[in-house]
Parts: sequence; C-alpha cells; structure tokens
Amino acid sequence: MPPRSQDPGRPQLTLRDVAEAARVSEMTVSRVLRNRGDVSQATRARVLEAARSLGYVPNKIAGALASSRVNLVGVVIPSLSNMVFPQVLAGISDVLDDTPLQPVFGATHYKPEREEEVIYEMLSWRPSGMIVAGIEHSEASVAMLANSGIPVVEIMDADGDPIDAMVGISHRAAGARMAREILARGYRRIGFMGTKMPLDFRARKRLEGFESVLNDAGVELADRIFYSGGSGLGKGREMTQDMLTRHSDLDFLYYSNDMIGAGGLLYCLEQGIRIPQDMGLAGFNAVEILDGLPMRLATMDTRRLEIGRAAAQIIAARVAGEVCDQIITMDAGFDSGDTMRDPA
Amino acid sequence: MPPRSQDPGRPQLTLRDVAEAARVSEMTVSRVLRNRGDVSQATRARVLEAARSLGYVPNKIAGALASSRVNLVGVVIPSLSNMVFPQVLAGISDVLDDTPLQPVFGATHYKPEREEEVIYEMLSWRPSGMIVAGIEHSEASVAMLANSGIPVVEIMDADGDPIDAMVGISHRAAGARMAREILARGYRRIGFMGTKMPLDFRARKRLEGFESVLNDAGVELADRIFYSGGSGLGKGREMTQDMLTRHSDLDFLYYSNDMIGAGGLLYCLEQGIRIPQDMGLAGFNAVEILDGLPMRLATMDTRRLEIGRAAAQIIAARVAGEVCDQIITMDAGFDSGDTMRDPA
DNA sequence: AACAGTCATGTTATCGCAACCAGCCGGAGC
DNA sequence: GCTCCGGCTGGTTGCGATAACATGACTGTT
Repeated sequence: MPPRSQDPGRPQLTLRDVAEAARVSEMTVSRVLRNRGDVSQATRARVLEAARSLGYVPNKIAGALASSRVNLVGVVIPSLSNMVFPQVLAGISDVLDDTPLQPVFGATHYKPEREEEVIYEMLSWRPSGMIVAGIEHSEASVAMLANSGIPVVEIMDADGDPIDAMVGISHRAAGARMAREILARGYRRIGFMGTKMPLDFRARKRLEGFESVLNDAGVELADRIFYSGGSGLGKGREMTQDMLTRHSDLDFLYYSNDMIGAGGLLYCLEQGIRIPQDMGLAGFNAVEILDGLPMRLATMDTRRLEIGRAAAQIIAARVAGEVCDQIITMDAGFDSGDTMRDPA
Repeated sequence: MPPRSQDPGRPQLTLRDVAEAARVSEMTVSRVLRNRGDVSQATRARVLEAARSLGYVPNKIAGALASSRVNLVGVVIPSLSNMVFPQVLAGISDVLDDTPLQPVFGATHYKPEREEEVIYEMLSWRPSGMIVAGIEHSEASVAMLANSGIPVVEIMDADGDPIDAMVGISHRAAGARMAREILARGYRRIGFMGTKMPLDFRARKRLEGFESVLNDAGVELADRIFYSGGSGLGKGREMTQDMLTRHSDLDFLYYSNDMIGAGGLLYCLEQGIRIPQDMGLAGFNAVEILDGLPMRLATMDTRRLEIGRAAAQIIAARVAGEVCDQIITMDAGFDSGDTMRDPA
C-alpha cells in the first residue's frame, strides 16, 4: 500500500502534465510559473491557463533540491503561549512579508534538548536563515548553527556573545534599571515574584541585575517566591497574598511579568492598600492588552516587535548578499505607570 | 555568485561524505540514520560516529523528494496574536509530538486572499495533511484542498459542510445558548460589543444565533458596537463607556470575547454598577489568564485544546492509513461565572 | 546577402536521497 | 557436499524541478 493516505486514482500533477496540456516544454512552464526569463505573452497565457485548469501546485521540494534555494527562515522560540513571543513573530512576519522569505516556527518549551531537536529538524530543511531566541544553547546546537553556513540571528538577549548576529536587550541592565528606579523612589522593603527559572536565562539575568543594584545600595530582597506553570492574573493574586502574609512590612512588589503583576495589583487594590504611596508594584514586558486595568502597572518595554523586525531584516539583508550590522542592542524602555510614586 | 549567503569554502555535507568517512555505502548510512532495515551493530556505531564527528545534518528536501513522504502538517489559522489560536496549536503539538509528524503554521489575518496564498504555499511542500481554521474559504482554496489528495481537517466551526473532515463547535448554537441563558435570568435590555466582522464568520454566526433566539422571544438587541484592531482591556472599557452613555437603561452586556468583556467588567465595577443584580455581563472563549479578576466573567468554553487534539488525531490516523470519525461536533461549555444572576 | 544579435524555446545534466533489487556470506537442513 | 535461507550491504534508478547551455527563427545592419 502506498504511504500516502489518499485515492491513488489521482497521481500528483507535475510540470510535465502542464507542459503537455500547454504543448510546450517543462522548462517553459517552469519559467512562466516563476516569472523568469523570456516567454512570449501568447505561450505565457496558454501555460497559465493550463496550470489553472489542471489545478497544478508546484512541488517546492523538487524545486528546492534543484536550485538549492529554500525560501524558509526557521524561527525557534520557547513557547507560543507566553504572549511575548507571538509579538516577536509578528515583527518577523511584518518584514518577511515583503520578501520571498517565509517564517517557520518551532517551540522548545524552554528545554535545551528540545531546542536541539527543533534546530536539527529545521536545519534539515536547509532554510535560508535561522532566528533563535536566547543566546544560551547546548554545545551541539551551537555547533549545528555555526556550521550551517546560513545567517543565524539570536534574539531577545544581549548579555553574551552571539554565534553570528544578535538583536536584543540586556536583561541584566533591565533588571538593574528597575532596581535603581525603585530605590530612587524611596522603596526599600522589596519582595520578588517570578517563574521558577532553571532554564529561563533571561529572567535569571534580570533578577541578577536587579539584586546586584540593590546590594550595592545596601538593600536586600525581603523575599522571593517562584512559581511554575502558566502566568495568569490568578497566579499573581495568590502569590501576592502569600507574599503579604509572610511579610506585612513590604513596600514594593516586583514581578517577573506583567500578567502576574496585574493579578497582584488587583489583589492589592481589593485589600485597600494605597498604591503607590504605601506600596509600589512593577512588572516586566509591557503587555498592551492589560492597558485598561484600574491603574497602569509600572513595567519595562522589551521592544519585542522591533526585535522581531530587526532580526528579520538582518536575515533578509544577508540572504540578499548585503552586509549589515550584526549586533543590535536595544534599550528596554522604562514606564513608571501609576504604581510607583515620584522620585524623591 | 552562488545564491547562498555563505562562505563557499564549506560545501554542504551529504550522505556520500559520511559514507566515505565510515567506509560504507550511502545506502547503509541512510539506513542507519533512519533506523530502517538491518544494519549490524558494528557498522551502525561506525556510521553514527562518522555522522556525529562531521556534524552531518540530513537533507530532508532530497529525502522527501526521493520517498515522496513529507512529515509535515500544515496548520492555517487567522492569527497568532488572538490568544485563542495558540491554544489550538498547543493541542495539535501535543498529539503530533508522539508521531513523526510536525506542524507548520501559517497566519491569514482573516483575509481570504491571504489564506489562499498560505494554503498554496503549504501545499507546494506536499505536506501529509492540512488543518485549516474555519469552513469558509475561497473557491480556489477549496479546490486546492480537495484536490490535494491529503487529509484535510477544518476546525473551530461546525456550522456547514466540510471538504473532508471537521472538528469544532457550532457557533450559531453557542450564540443561541448564551441568549437563552441570558433570557432565563430575566435580562431584557441587551447591548452587544464585538469586532467588526466582515470576515470573522464564526463571530458572525454567534451573533446570528444569539439574535435569532432573542427575536423568537420578542426581544431585540438594544444596540451593538463594533470595533477593529486588537482586543484588550482598554478597548472593552471604552466601548462599554460608550455603550452605557448611549443607553442608560441596559441590563446586560454581551461581548464577543473575554478580553473586552473583562475590560467592560472592570469599568462597570468602577462605576459602582451592581453586578449581577442590575447588570449582567458575558464574554466568549474562556481565557484562563483572566481568572483572577475581581469577578469571574460569564463565558463559554470553546474547547480549543480538545479541538486541536482531535484534529491532529484525525490527521495522524489517516496518515497511518486508519479509518476514523470525520466529523466531530463538540459542545461549547457554558459558565455563568459571577456576572449573571441565577435563573428565575 | 551574409552575419551578429535578440528573443523564445528546447535539451541535458544534476540536486541528495531512498526504493528496489541484486549480491555476498555463513550456518542450518538433508 | 550442496542447497537454501536470512542477515547484511551495495549498485542503479528515479523523485520533480532548475541551471546552464544549445537551438532555431527572426531582425536589422552594412
């Protein structure tokens, strides 16, 4: 039995079928369908009509093999449910839509071994370029990417050295910036809530940068709570309740993302806590859909759309044989929202 | 100049290179790397070592062409930023992860002509199956899918006839159900807020089902407001303010999704409107991240994860040559949350 | 009228891999 | 001792398209 799950009655159409129908050679059909080379208007019309009426769909597999040209760009990200990554993808699509290139996504779920598989799988399709989230990869992943001979852009982080190109923000600097803003506003008893992050290197770097500034100022994190699983308002609410139960004297709550931060904000408001006077809050990752909360949460904009665009532009330029910047470090924008008091 | 944007110094590795390094034939290498046929332990080890040390990555393009087997499943959805679709994708990935199949996504942005392009593009890679959101497609799209000879599953809708297989809920029934629940609870002055939906057929069907039940009961929608652009809390807030300004006598607000519904809910709470006594609210699409709002918004669960899983299972079964159900209609679950009073 | 230069089309040779079939080898069966 | 069989390995062919080159029909020039 044939492997394909279909009626064997209708064999796949090939260039040859179209060529016969249009009474020309396969080459001519190929030229017409790719808008390449000179073909007279008359034949062109005949070929297009034949292709259309047969319902011919070219076989890119054969085309790619023959031309060793594949218009795909592999995009490797940790997760699609994080709300952050879809925006990066939007930026990538934006730019690639104006080129013949097409993005193909793969999710790693923050597991290095899964990342390795996804990269291997993608490279086996010989894409024109790769965009990979993060700069921490297994040795094998790095080797594969480095040897692939195609442009590779690592995105969303800038704290380290890239394999090839890199576009991102410094998460260490972002954490440090937030710490300075908090201290400048006179908050001192700070609690942190975030994901368990054995493998979320960016979250870890943020916390490192954050704590390092605190420590330099002689301040220590009062407490930290880590969670696993998805981020939602409910999670932020629970954790905040937990945190405030454990420490009644806190004056600032720092969250590793806006979603749980928003949950915490709602909880504090319900408890009648005066924000930002008695308690400040901040999240991370400027999530637009949350504009509309009773108060605007302080946060940092991680420039996701721009990162996606820049990464795609690098790939597009390199594929076109142009030279371009290889390392782009963006500044994460700080927004104090309504949940931090004014600096002293 | 070669088309590939790379140093020409390192030609791509092929089976031949590995074969030479391991001192066996290409066929043997091929067998080892695919775990096919009989190969002695000794040779297998030698080949694997050679492949590893060279950093060989197979060329699936050539493999696919030779075997006319492509382990890809095309998934065509309107948008990645809608929060609904990533969950469908999660269901699909869940199931396909246990098979050799791999999903490839494409977004249409609710434009039929874009959908046509995406489908054409995907079919040109000769995937093993296709999963497409919705059952409304351009004539050309339908023709392409029908002629492709591969399993095609249309998802998320059940109000119509599929090309091949179908998994979804009836949006008309979902709208009707919500209308009945609202009427049963004694609400009569109802305002609707939702996306401009020239091309969101499912949203439109919901509204049709909704209004038809209202009309049967002699009730008419007091007003409706449509918006375009992304859904966020802020949008729901604005629209609700607008709606309540125009009609001071409403007792129910029906939103086309939970995100704007949540924005409306926050607005109403701030205005001191008594919910659910004086005003009821309902959204659509049970979005978990919103659990944690001051009140649980009434909504309907559209079984997105399950739809994704079922669709993937159909593809997997069909690719394996098994027979299976072709049409699965799921029931959207109703949840009255805290924003609807009890039935009279 | 002969020739170079277009334009439009056809011919041939791959591309890298897997299907298919053929061969080789050693041990079991008679 | 010869055949047969099954485990293992290798050669040949072809998947469906494109690159590169070849061809043939005109055109215009001198």
